[in-house]
Amino acid sequence: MSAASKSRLRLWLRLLKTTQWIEGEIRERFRTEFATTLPRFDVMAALHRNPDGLRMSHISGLLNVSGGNVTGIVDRLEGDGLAERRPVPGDRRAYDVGLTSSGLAHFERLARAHEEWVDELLASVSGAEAAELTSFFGRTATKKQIEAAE
Amino acid sequence: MSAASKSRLRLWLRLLKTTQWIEGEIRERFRTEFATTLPRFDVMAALHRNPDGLRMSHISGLLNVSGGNVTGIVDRLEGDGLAERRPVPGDRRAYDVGLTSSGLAHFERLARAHEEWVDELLASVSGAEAAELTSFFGRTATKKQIEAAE
DNA sequence: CAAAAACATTTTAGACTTGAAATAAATCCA
DNA sequence: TGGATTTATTTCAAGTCTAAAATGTTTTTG
Repeated sequence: MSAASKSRLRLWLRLLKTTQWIEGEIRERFRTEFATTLPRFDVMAALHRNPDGLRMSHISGLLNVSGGNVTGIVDRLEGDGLAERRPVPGDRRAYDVGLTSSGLAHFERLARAHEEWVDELLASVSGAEAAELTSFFGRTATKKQIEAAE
Repeated sequence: MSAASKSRLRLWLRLLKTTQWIEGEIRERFRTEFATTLPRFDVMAALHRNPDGLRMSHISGLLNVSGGNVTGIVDRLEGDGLAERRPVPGDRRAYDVGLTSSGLAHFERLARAHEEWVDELLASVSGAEAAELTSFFGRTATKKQIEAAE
């Protein structure tokens, strides 16, 4: 195993620990301050960015999670009156899922808090560093995805 | 919301996507190539680094997961003959959990593959970049943890 | 047109995860 | 000593997640 390989493995373990830390903080705050969860927030965020509604399969594609998973999360959001499945004219297999007005109002409060938390948790990273790192990891991810698609 | 805040939020989303990508690849490969899972690997890795055995609570501390979670994973490893709970002389509440010889051999194969996968998935990151980023995120995590402990 | 293929979603079984409650054992201390 | 507290672990209920199978619908194509 080369020195570079060792460095990459150490980077991976550190990256994982850092993201797990931040993600854990966010989960905890969603739970205690809003009695909700990160997966629900993720689905609501996708719906918020797509006000015309999203198919179930489109949600699972955007979030990189399985279809069955989305079924369960949307079921629970729907049970709480935050989202709804709307039939699609001309295709009885599919639904357009969208936020209800109550879901929209709820999401906007969550999103404000979420932004503040991330800002706080990454406070030690300057704006310039953040932009640089985002660009770096964008290149990394792109290369990886090209390789994976081969 | 300041420009720096926006940059930090974008960084977080990118970081999350990147780690989810790598983690997903590793999970998939553990599943298809070894019929195992990342949580099992993580527990076995902790046991491997501590050949004298670990208490249940020590495992959950190292991995930052709940006690109940470790109970389930160790149950399944034990069911497969890869790990075992050893009674602790003088404390009938506790166990020292360790790898069996079969678990040790199994883990060593997993660990070799895992190292290769990470090296491949992060191939676009040079050794020097990796070392630099590891140090950077080490500082980030340290600051966060100090803040959290306050 | 009708069978086959493709598609969208749900269901299922099983693993993982959590926080909280329950159990059992060890320790503290009055 | 013995009751209270702390500690180690498990159990529980509920949500998250996956791959694979099942359902129902639409499209393709022979």
